[in-house]
Amino acid sequence: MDQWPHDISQAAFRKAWPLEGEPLWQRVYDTHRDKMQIKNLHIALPNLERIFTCTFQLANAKGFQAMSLRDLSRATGISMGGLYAYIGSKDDLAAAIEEVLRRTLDDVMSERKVLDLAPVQRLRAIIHGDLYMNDIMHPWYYFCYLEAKGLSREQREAAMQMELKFDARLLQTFEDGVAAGLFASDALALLAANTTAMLQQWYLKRWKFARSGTRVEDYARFVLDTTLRNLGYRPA
Amino acid sequence: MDQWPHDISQAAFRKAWPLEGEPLWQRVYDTHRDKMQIKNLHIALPNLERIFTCTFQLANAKGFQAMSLRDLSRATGISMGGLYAYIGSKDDLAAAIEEVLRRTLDDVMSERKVLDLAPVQRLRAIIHGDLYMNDIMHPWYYFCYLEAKGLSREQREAAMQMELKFDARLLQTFEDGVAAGLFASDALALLAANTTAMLQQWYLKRWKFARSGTRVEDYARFVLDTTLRNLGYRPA
DNA sequence: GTCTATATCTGGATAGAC
DNA sequence: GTCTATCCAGATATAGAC
Repeated sequence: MDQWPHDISQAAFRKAWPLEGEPLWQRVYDTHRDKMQIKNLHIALPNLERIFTCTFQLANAKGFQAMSLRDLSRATGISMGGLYAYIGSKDDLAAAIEEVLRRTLDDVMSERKVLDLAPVQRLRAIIHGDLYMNDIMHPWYYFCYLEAKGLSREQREAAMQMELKFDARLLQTFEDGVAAGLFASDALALLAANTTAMLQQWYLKRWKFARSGTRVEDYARFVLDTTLRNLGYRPA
Repeated sequence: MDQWPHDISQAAFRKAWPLEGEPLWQRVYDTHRDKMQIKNLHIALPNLERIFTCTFQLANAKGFQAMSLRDLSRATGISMGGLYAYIGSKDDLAAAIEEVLRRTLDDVMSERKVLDLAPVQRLRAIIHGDLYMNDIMHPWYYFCYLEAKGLSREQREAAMQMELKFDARLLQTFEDGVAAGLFASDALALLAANTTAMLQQWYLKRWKFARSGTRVEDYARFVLDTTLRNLGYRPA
């Protein structure tokens, strides 16, 4: 099995998963198409970008509920009436954000190339991949975390299932490592939840990392080292 | 120095810090007195309890912004006009919640008896104390975390300072341990932030702990063990 | 496709009776 | 101390001109 080396650089991730610029807004358009009246992509994509970007800024500053569509209209430069050509309703806008992130995350998490790696390398790939995605789509994660209460019951449920699925994927990797005699611990489930929490810190505590000047690669290494240490792993 | 044994049971904590029932509402009354028109304690305390408890329920279900004072009026059984004898405004209610939690947390964190302990015992006391307080005042923490965006700039700043202060207290304990030759690590600050994050999980991911049936004492042990392991501590 | 103007409603807050 | 009735700002959403 030629599982190693596996390129875990941020550059490689960005190349494998285009989650910024036009490909992203195309993705938004695709999942959101039925709610929109605008069919011309050359007009729709830039406006979608303005609408979503400004929503993130405003929701980040005062919360989504407290942000009015008048605020959004002013920030985007699109009139109130104009906005409704792009969204079905205000709630619909929040729902679209959650849906785009969840579908994207689901795609990235299902990547076969990662799932086939040996435990330590797989862990390394999962941690780096998740942090890079966190970093690139930071506003989306942050929004979904803080505004979850405003989403529909189905969407809240789906978000919770997504986190459990992530935990389960880590746990499976840990257990594979235990079976291979690499890891040992009597609290694997709690350790998996802790690794998930460490990763979430990257978008929840961005202010703290900015303060200390920690870069994403540094933090990725810290999370990997810490997780492996907690699993009792000793490099050969 | 008679620093050990130090009682770290939940019962001992509850006895040392009465954070439930009448003492709690008395505390709320004291910090909130100037905004209230009701002076009779026998009437004020039970109504404060109803108002704050229902606010937590409603804010937890749909978010504080989305909760209307009419909702709150219905839930508490107190009329709209009646509510305004207890709060200055809706925003004022949120501010009061943050202020009560922050003052209480500040009291608990400043306890001298804990600060004088040797590093490992101090760490144990900090972790247990914080988790017990998390557990008892769960709705308050959860509210402050998720509704922080709606607070004033000063209050958001104060909440951030509080977290940095908590990190710093952990870091100081770690450094004392390093100086005593007990601990060793090249990422003390990140480890402190991680311990803080682990503790916050107790109120942020309550659904997950409920699912797995993890009790607060079990989790306290896990957090302590994990932190000590990451600090390279080996019991004598 | 985008705008202005407007319908409609909800929510915070207050006045004043009891 | 508590309630009812009411005021009014500001929000979502839509209709229809251009």
